[in-house]
Amino acid sequence: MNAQTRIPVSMPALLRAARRAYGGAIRADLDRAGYDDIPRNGLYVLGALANRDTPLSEIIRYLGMSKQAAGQLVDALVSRGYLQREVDAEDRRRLTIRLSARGEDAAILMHETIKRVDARLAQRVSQEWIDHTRATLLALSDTSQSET
Amino acid sequence: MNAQTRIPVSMPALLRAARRAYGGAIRADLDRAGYDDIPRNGLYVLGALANRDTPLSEIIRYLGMSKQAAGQLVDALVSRGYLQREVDAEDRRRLTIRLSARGEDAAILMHETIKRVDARLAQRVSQEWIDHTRATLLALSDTSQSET
DNA sequence: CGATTTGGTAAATATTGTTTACTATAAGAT
DNA sequence: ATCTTATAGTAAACAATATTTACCAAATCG
Repeated sequence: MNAQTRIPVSMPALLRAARRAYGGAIRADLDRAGYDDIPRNGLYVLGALANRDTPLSEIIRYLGMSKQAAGQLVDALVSRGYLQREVDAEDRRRLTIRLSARGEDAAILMHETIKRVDARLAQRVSQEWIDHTRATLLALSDTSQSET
Repeated sequence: MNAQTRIPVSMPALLRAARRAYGGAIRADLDRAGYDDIPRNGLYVLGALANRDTPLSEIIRYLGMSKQAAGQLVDALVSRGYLQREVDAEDRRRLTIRLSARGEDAAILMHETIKRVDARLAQRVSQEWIDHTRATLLALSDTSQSET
């Protein structure tokens, strides 16, 4: 038993690597299908919308970035045809976002890729452990919200 | 049982949120202690080095970014006093990186913060589940490597 | 020894995000 | 009714970071 029996890998590093595993696969599939102009956090926006009208403010909170950055991100997704944006009739300050047809196609493809990666993971790790993982990650993101 | 009984949150989104929980806590602590000039991925570099000499090429592979970007990142960390860099005596193309005193201090503080977040997580989720999470994340990052 | 590979740099550019304002609408309190 | 304050978002300049394209020098291989 020598000194470096075990290098402790930190949670953040594991989380980063795991997220990149999904990210890389998703990017590759979307690029191949012609959806090659989605900005970095755009994938999370597409994933969050799922054919329901969504206020921009919700996206801002969800992404956890400045409202300007979120606005720019949505701008880009609108001008590239992934999103539609319209003014709320009841409160004319408010913007409502929804997926366009192209956006929905990309979102569907993305979820298929995620499923594929999930399936490959399930070959290496029991479904039970994956469930524990989801619960743990959920607990982590909860605590960070309560810090605000 | 109505139509939206369960909104399935994707793994990538969970991973992002969880990573941000750590990231936010780490940033806050480091900023408060005066280590407020560490670039985005710099934290991963500091975390990976742990007082051993490390070839730059290893960092490049570890970060999974272009070697130019990794080089710039290390440049910034050197000029801000977190790293030292020297030419390898045996292979004079190769650069060897190591933590400076300041870099080690920051790394220690970062690991303390991580431990604190880990501990808080352990109050909400069993240690067993956390172990399962680590194993699952490890499996995920492995599969992505084999794709290369 | 010449060709190729490996490890890295340089400079221009593109992409993202924050900062510091600012506008318009809405909601409450006189 | 209008004055004040809060909410939702925009605009423009800037800062930080990553990629692209092109290199160079040292090592290795034939």
